[in-house]
This record gives sequence, C-alpha cells and structure tokens, in this order.
Amino acid sequence: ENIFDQSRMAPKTPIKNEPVDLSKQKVCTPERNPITPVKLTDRPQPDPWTPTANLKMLVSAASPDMRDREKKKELFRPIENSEQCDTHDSLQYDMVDDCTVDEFEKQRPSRKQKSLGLLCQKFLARYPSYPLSTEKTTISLDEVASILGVERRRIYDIVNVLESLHLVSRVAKNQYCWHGRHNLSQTLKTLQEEGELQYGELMTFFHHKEQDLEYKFGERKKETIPDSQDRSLLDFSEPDCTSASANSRKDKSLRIMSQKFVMLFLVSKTKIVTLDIAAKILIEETQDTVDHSKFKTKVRRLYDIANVLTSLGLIKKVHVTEERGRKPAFKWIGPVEFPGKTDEPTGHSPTSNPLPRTQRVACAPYQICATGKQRFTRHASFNGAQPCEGTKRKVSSEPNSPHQERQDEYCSKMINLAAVCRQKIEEDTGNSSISSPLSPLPVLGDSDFCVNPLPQAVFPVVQTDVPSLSLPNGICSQTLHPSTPAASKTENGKPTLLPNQPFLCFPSSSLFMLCGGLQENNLRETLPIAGEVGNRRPEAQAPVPPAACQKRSSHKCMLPSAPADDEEPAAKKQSMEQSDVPLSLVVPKKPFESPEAESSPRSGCTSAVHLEDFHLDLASPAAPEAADKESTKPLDSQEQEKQSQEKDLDEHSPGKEHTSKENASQPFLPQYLYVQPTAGVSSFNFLFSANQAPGAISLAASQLPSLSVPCVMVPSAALASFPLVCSPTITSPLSPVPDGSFSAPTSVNFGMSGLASTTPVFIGTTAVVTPKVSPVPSVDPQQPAHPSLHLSPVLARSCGAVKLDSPVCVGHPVTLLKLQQPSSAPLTPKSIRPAHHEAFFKTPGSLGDPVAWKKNEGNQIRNASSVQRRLEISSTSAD
DNA sequence: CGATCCCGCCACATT
DNA sequence: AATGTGGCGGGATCG
Repeated sequence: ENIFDQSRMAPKTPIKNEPVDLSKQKVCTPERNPITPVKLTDRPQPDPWTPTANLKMLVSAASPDMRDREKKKELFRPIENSEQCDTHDSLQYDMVDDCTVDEFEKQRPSRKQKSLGLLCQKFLARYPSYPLSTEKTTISLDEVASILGVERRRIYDIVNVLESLHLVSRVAKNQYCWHGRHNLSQTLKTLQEEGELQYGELMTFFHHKEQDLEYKFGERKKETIPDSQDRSLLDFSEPDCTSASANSRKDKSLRIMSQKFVMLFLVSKTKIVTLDIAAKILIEETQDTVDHSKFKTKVRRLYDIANVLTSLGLIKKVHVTEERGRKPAFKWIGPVEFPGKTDEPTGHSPTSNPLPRTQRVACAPYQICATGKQRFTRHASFNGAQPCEGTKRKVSSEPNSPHQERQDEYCSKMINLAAVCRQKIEEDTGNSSISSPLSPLPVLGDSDFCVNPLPQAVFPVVQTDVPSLSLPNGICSQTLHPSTPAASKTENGKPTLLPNQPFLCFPSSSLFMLCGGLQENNLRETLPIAGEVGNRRPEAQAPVPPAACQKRSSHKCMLPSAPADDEEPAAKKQSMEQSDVPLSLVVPKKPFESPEAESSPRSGCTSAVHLEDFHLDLASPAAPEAADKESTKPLDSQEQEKQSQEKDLDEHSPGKEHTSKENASQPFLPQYLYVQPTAGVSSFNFLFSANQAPGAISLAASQLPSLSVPCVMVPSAALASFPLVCSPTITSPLSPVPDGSFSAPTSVNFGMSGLASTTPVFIGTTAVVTPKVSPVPSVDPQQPAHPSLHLSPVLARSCGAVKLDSPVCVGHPVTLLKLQQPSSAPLTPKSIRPAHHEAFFKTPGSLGDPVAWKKNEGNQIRNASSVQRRLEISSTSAD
C-alpha cells in the first residue's frame, strides 16, 4: 500500500516532497534519479495544529504553509494508512482546503504517528521475520525512507539498532540486507555473555572480592577504560581488520549503545532496566563528569533505541516508582534463555527453531559485509563470524583477561555510577542530612505496570537504580559511616549481600556499601544463615517457585524454541507477557494502594493481592483472629473500626480498618495508603532507625548485632527490590525467574537473615509467602479470589513455612507500616495518621529490639497488626 | 512539569 | 566536492 500511495502521492504533490520522491524513485526504480533525496527545506510551520491554527491554515491554504502541511501529511500518510484510515488521502488534499477542523485534526499527524517506534514497526512489517535463506532481501535506505515517508535520517536510526542485533547488515552504501530474526537468539546469547563479562562482573566481582569497594574507589580514578578497547566489548566492530581508521568514533554510538543496552537487560535479573541507570552505565567516559547534558543526550538516544527494541518486541516500557516519582524503565520481554549454545553453528540456540541453518545464513551475510570492508567490521559481530577479530577487543572481552581489567572497568563504571548517583542524590536530597537517606529510596509502584514484587513493594526500596543511589547517599553521607568506612564494612557485608542479590551492578554496589556500613559483622552471620535457610527452606520456596518456574520455563521454551511465534512484532508477545507480568510482579496499577484494598473490588491487580497478603500475613501472625475480624469487617464497619481504632490502639486492627476504610472510600488507597508513598522512605527509615536505634539507642550491644541485622535487611530489601527480588541464591537455579518470582527467593533470603534479628527479615519471608499466593494465581486460586479471607490462612501458612513466623510476620507488617508512614501523609485518614506516624517512626527503634517484638507478639499476638504494635511500641519508645 | 522524542543541523566518512 | 552516515541536542508534544 505504501508504495502505492507513494506513487500516488508523488504525482500529487509537487512540492517539497519532491526531493523525497526523487530519491524514492531512484531507489525504487532505476529510472529514478540516483540522487539522494534532498532534504526538504520547508519552512517551519508555525504551527500548528490547534483549531485556530487550522483556521489559519485554511485561510492560507494556498500559502506555502499549506504546502508544508500537505507535504507533511503526505509524509505521514503512510503512517496514517497503517493506523488510521487514509481513505481520505486523496480527499485530504482537497479537504485541506475546505477541510473541517475535525478532519484536520484527524489527519494531522500527531507526534505519535510519527514516532520512531511506529516507523520501525512499519519498517519491520515490510520484511519477514524469518526470511528464507534463499532469498536475500536488500534494503535500500532511500527506498524505504520514501516509502515510509520519512527522512532518511530516521531510517538510519532504525537500521542502526537492527544492525546491532544483526537483523540487518550493511552491504553497501545505502544498502542493507535483511536477515531477519534467525540469529537473533544467537546474537542475544552473545550479548548476554558479553554482558556478563562487561557488567556481570560487577556482580561477581562483588562476590569474589571483598576489597572491592575500596579498590574501586581507589582505582576509580583510573580511566579504566581506555577507550576504544573496552567498548569494543561488544562486538563488532572496532577492531576490525579492515580499516583501522574506520573504527573511529562513529561506530560508537547507536549501535554499540544498543548492544550494551540489550546486554543490560540480559544481565539483569529483573530484566528491568531504568533509563537513567542505563544511561549512566552507558556513559563510560569520564566517570566523574556526569555532565547533565551528556546524560540527557544519552537518554535521548536510549529512547530511540528503546523504541526500536519495543517494536521488535524485545522490551516494553514500564515504570518504576521511586520516591521521587516514577522512573521510566524498560522490561525485557524477549527470550531470556538461549538454548542454543553460542558455539554451535548449526543448531545453535534455536534448535527448535525451524530454521537451523538460518544461522548460517546470517553468518553469510555478515561475512559478506566484512568483505565489503568499509565499516563493516562491525557487522562481523560476535558470532563466530568475525574473522578478523583477532584484535584485542576480543581479548579484552574474553574471559581470559584478568579480572582486573574488568574489575577496573567495572570499578570505574561503578564509580561513575556511584558518583552519578551521589550527585543525583545530593541534588535531590539536597541537604537533608537525615532525610536524605529517605529521599533516595525508590518505591516500586508504578503507575501502569509496576514491577514491584511484593517484597519490593513491601520494602519500597527498591528499584534497581534508585536504590543504589539512594542508599549510598543515605548511608554514606548520613548515618552510618561516611563513605569509606562503609567500604570496609562492606566487605563483610557485601559479600553476603551480594550473593543474594545478583543484580545490577551499580545499585547494588551502592547498596552494599551502605549495608556494609550498617551491618558489620552481623551481616555475615546473617548471610550464612540466610543461605542455610534458603537451602533448607526449599520447601517454602518450592511452592511458589515451582509454579513460577513452570510458567517461566514454558514461557521460555516457547520463546526460544518457537521463534516462529516471535515473528510478529512485539505486540503479541507483549500480550502474552502481560499475562506473565503478574508473576513478574508487574502490577497493573498502584500496587501499593491496591494492596491494601483487600476488599478492593478491582481484583485485577495482582499487586493488590500481594499486598493484601502481606497485610494478612501481618495480621495473622500477630493476631490471626484480629485479622479475620478485620477482614470481615472491612469496608462497612469502617466507621466503627475507626472508633475501635481509636479506642484500641493496641490492636493493630485499627490500622487495618483504616485502611479498609480507606479502601472502601477509595478503592485504591486502602489502609496501607501510607505505605506507598513511604515505601521507599520507610525502608530507609527502617534502616535508619534500626541502625541508629540499636546502636545509639536502646538496644543492647549484644543485640546490636541483631539490630544490625535489620539494617542489613534494608539493604537486602533494597537489593531485593532492586534486583528484583530474585534472591541470588535461588536465582541461580531459577534464574529465569524474571520478574515476579523474585519474591520467593528474596523472601527466603531475608527470612533467613532476618530471622534472627529482626523483622526485616521477616519481611522477606513474608514476601516470600506472598509470592506463593499472589504471585501465581494459578497456584492458589483461593487467594486471588479472596484475599482478605485468605489472609489469615495465608498468614498461617506463611508463618509455618517461614518458621519463625511470628517474628517474621511482625517484621513485615512493620515494614509496611513504616512505609505507610511516609506515604500516609498524603492519603491518610486524618485521625489515624498522626498517631501512627509517630508511632511508625519510632517503630524502628522498637524494631531494633527483636526480643521486645517477640514479646510483644506473644502478648499481643492477636494483634498481629504491626501497626498497632508499632504504635504501642513507638509510644512506649517515645516515652 | 517531567517524560518523550521528532527534527534536522552539521560534522565526519565515503565515494 | 558530493553524497552518505549518524552524533547530537533544541525544543515541541505528550501525559
């Protein structure tokens, strides 16, 4: 159609389009001039598309402006065709003259219509995902550009990204050849491997080396990355034998950036990468100079890349909510595992793939490209294809290379990130010494889809990037030890932590640091424990994971194996994924809010469910009975509850009730309303409190350790959220667990560690528990249906599973509460709030002493509601 | 107002 | 020198 249109169009519009047309023509048909399309020099139109503007337009229909318009329209037409009806095209022109506003508006190409993503889809639509090996499709940039009605420049944007994934390769000037997705999995695999090396190291690094932080800092200065070499990492390019000069800077960007970006996803356990983090990571150069403009530019590029990747169905946009607000992020929805091994030429991953040979085919093209010399070296990507590659780049990337280099790079990267984060944090936080830590915390909620795993939600902390940032600041600057000390500590702590959280580099690092500062020895203890627990606890985990796993596995299988399916663009997959999403943690909306809403009708939200679970858990452990009551009461009795609340502080119920009330009144913000906002903060607070409290305040030295643990928890939480929760331990096995699953592992970890000392740990557990339930509806039908009811049961279960139960349970609640506090402010029910707030705040201190908690529990068991306890405690403490 | 990201200038690479 | 590529960032648009 497009073509058709084009032809039509061309004739019609004599205008500026001409250049385009010419180019097209040339491309399309021999007849056409070979000339490159000239850029249209049009004049900017003043405006636009407002109604008034339209009038203007009309008025001046004859005027050049009109032309521009038309021209534009034409350009867009293709696009419109695809989406909208272009039925009027021809009419359009006429229409323009007399057109009504409406028409105009309709026609007016909205920005979206011109989006790169859309353009890319169109582009992709023109070629088969899995072309027959026999046919070689060549792509003429000019042709495509003209057909799609866009400038060539835009095509470059698309092609460059596709090229980075080897979907196409450049054959000659203005000519690319289409390979399709045949070796996509191979490419991804390669990238994943490369990513591990590049970024994975960070993770590993931590594990292995404890000195890490210090080192990093010390080294940080070093440029670390010499420049070209490192970047070579990816693949292609640079080294090529062909023309040395070629390497030059050009190759750098889009292509490489695209690959790196993809690598981040593949390496990330959560499979979610926030834009800013990615940008930071991708800015390799001078670490320190964070330069805002540069960052901004990077982000812009990432959007470009993301648009293309989205069109390919490899990623989708999500939002990570952080304290400040939501951050844009992308979630990898493409294949995660690559069955094939890299090496094998034949069957490579996609064995299942119908076209095994495809690979070869792909290779061929590459080679060809290589031959072409030119810049193509890059083409020869990582695959075996690269003939030339002997170059160092390879070396560098290779495993052989000493860790150090990587480390260095890693370090440098980390450092950069850290620096960035710091700055950011500082900026954000500003002075707030105390508060600062809080501010940084990110919360998971996301508006559209949140990725928060329950656990995360609980903790608020989380998201990958943020956490790291925030943590560091908070930790370093603030409370604990300033930077350095942390490092030392970190060692101890880190190692432990790390294991758990495999996750993103930066964040984690920062986290670690923090943790280290806080936790100290305890951590170690904790860790081990955690590990044990994790190991031992298989049962607990098992329940959840399995389901998740299955899903995943199946899912995975599908992807890899069934490339065919993939053919279509993202859309399909996405849909599928969405289904997955829940598991993953992604919540439809306002996770936090929803959580509370046990009652909330909008059953839809998984997140909500999770939360509910939490609540339940909390309640149940402490006071199952209460929980039940509450659950039952919920909405209706809000008022009553309210009263009761006021009356009985002791009972947590009030808290719940509040929430419930809230829910009733507002579907979303339920009891926990507070939680959301705060989530991030709260977590921090916790940490703080824990640290401070214990150390400074009340807890005995002996207990400190325990206290310290709590601190640890924080990190973990952060980590968890960060990484997504996949606990490291678990992860490995389940690695796949992408999004959602995390919770289980996480929880486990936490639980373990937490156990001893504090709630935090519990939280983890809880989280775990939750996961079981909520994560996969399929698993537990019940839950989904009746969250509230389930609660108690759930709790029981969770407790049982957890073992520590009560403590655990408590812990969770606490966390939540804390979260709430901060958040609560906004939402809240007035009456409750005030009191609660204080209580909550204080809570941390109280938390500090595990024993106390336990006691409380015993006494108050029924209360379960952490809130109340806290309140009580807090009150006490306050006193 | 922040998130997106279109648009196209213009530098550098290739022909 | 002309043309191909594509880095880059202003500023418009979206949400």
